[in-house]
Order: sequence, then C-alpha cells, then structure tokens
Amino acid sequence: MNDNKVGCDIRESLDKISSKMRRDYSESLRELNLHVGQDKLLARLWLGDGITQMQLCEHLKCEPPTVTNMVKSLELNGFIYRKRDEQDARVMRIYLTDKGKQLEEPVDLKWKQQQAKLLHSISPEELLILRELMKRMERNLF
Amino acid sequence: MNDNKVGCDIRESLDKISSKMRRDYSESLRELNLHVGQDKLLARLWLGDGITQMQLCEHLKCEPPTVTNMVKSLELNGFIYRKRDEQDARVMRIYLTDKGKQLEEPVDLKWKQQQAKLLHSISPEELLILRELMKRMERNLF
DNA sequence: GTGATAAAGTTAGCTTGCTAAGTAAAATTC
DNA sequence: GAATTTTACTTAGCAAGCTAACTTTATCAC
Repeated sequence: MNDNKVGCDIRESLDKISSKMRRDYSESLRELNLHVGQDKLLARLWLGDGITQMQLCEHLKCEPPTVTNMVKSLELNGFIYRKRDEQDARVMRIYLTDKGKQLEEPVDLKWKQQQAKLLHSISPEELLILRELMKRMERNLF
Repeated sequence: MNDNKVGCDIRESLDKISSKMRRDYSESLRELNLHVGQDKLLARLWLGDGITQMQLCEHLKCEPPTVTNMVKSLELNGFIYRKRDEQDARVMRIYLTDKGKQLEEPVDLKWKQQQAKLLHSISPEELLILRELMKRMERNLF
C-alpha cells in the first residue's frame, strides 16, 4: 500500500527532474547554437567520428529519421559534414568539422555545471547508493 | 574525482530511464488514443475540471501554447470541451466529457504497470531512500 | 474617460521525438 | 543471372515541447 505512494512519488520526481533538466539544458545550449539531443550525438562523434548513421541510431537509441534530421541540421550549422562510404553506397559517414570539434569543451562544461547542480550536497556515499538504484531501475526497463 | 564519474553515471542513467519510460509509455497510451503528456493534463482534470488553461500551465509546468494545442487535440478527440468564463472573456475553462472521465481507470492502470516495472525488486527500505534522494535532486533544480 | 499596461490565450514556426512509406543499394535465394 | 529480400537512409506527417509575435480583454494610471 505505502509502497505505491512512495513509488508514485519517485515516479513523479523522476518526471519533474528530467523535464526540468531538459528545459534548463536546452536553454543553456542555445548559447552554443545547439539543441538538446544534438549534444549527445556530437559527444559520440567526439569519441571518434566517421561513423555511420545507423551507429548513431544505436548509440542514441532513437529512430533513423531522427538522426537524419539532426545530422542535417548540424551540417547546416557547420558542425559536421557527411560523406558516402566508399564501399557501400547506402551508407553515410558523419565527420566533425573544426567548428564541431571546438564545441566539445563548452558543451562538457555545461554538462558538468548541470550535473553539479543536480547532485549538490548529496554525499559520496549517497551518490554510490543512488547510482546503484538508478542502474537497477535502468535494468528493469531494458 | 571519482564523484564526477559516479555523478556522470547517475546523470546518464537518468536520461536513459526517462527517455525509455517516455517511449514505452507513449506506445502504451496509443491504445487509448492518447499521447504522452496528455495523460498528466487529464490527470489534473480528474482531480477537478472546470479549471483555466493558465492553471493547467502552472500545474504542468509548461508554456501556454503547449496547453492550447494539447487542449485542442483532446477536444477534437472528444475527451474534453472548452467554455469561456462568464466573468472574464479572456479565460477558457476546461471540462471533461464522459468519454474523458472514463479514461481515468485505464490510464491509472497503465501508470501503475509502468511504475511496477521500474521499481521491480527494489525493497521498501530502498524505495524510501530513493524517494528522499530524488526529492533532494528535485529541490536542487527548482 | 482615455491611453498605457498586463493578462489569457492563440497563431506561426522551430526542435527532437515518433510512425509509415518510399528509394536505392546490397545480400540472399533459387 | 534474375528475382526477392534485407539494409541504410530519406521524406512526409504527426506529436509535445519551446520562442516570438499577435489579438482580445481587463486593469491601472492619470
């Protein structure tokens, strides 16, 4: 009985936290001429570009048209460029421009700022517990 | 140093959990001819309809055009109807139709199913800790 | 009473998300 | 080798989100 109320509270907090973070982060990224969602796509490219759109879909866990449209927009803004694979004409490989590479540091900074705000005054022990519980919930869903 | 890694893991889990839940819930609500986001709007009306759109904006913590468009769609699907306030012609009040009232139970069921999945095998003690930590994070943001 | 300001909602346009349907290329089957 | 199936991406259209600008109504200041 009481578990349901507690569970409800958790669920609602989760919703509130994620939508608030998304909204704030979106506002913050605007200074860099980026939209929320694009940062993760770029983050994957910073690890190593030249990957295919399908790889991006898998990494980001979203559908191909979403990647197509995001990649288009990022290309338009000069952060990336696309080239057809030389062996397989169906495949598009995505590369960072210099402009795109230069975004890594400011984006990382904004990410860290938001993270610090979220976790402010939660002790290291509590963080470990929280990570464990989050992982458990994550596993429940996938 | 290590806190940063733990914090990063927490943040990433949060993102994964929320987007996965949103995707699954959206899929689930489709059976009821609802879109994710509309459920919360209806949930507020189930508590008591006849409220203004501004009240909905405040409750849902979103912008007025979002509510306008959601309300339009829900009205089109026959779940709600709108009436101008009698004292102030600027104000629209939102009411549930019978069809809209009947959605409460199935929506509540879907909500509970998803919650049960998310929190499966997390003990009551852990749930209390989790709730507390979520509330702390939430407070950090607002 | 008039003009200025504020409030409530709307329209237009953008984004990341999605589904459905389509095109082109590659792989598989016969 | 031809036909069929699968794969990678694209287009079109929908949604909830947002911002900017707008219209109408109410309130306030003078």
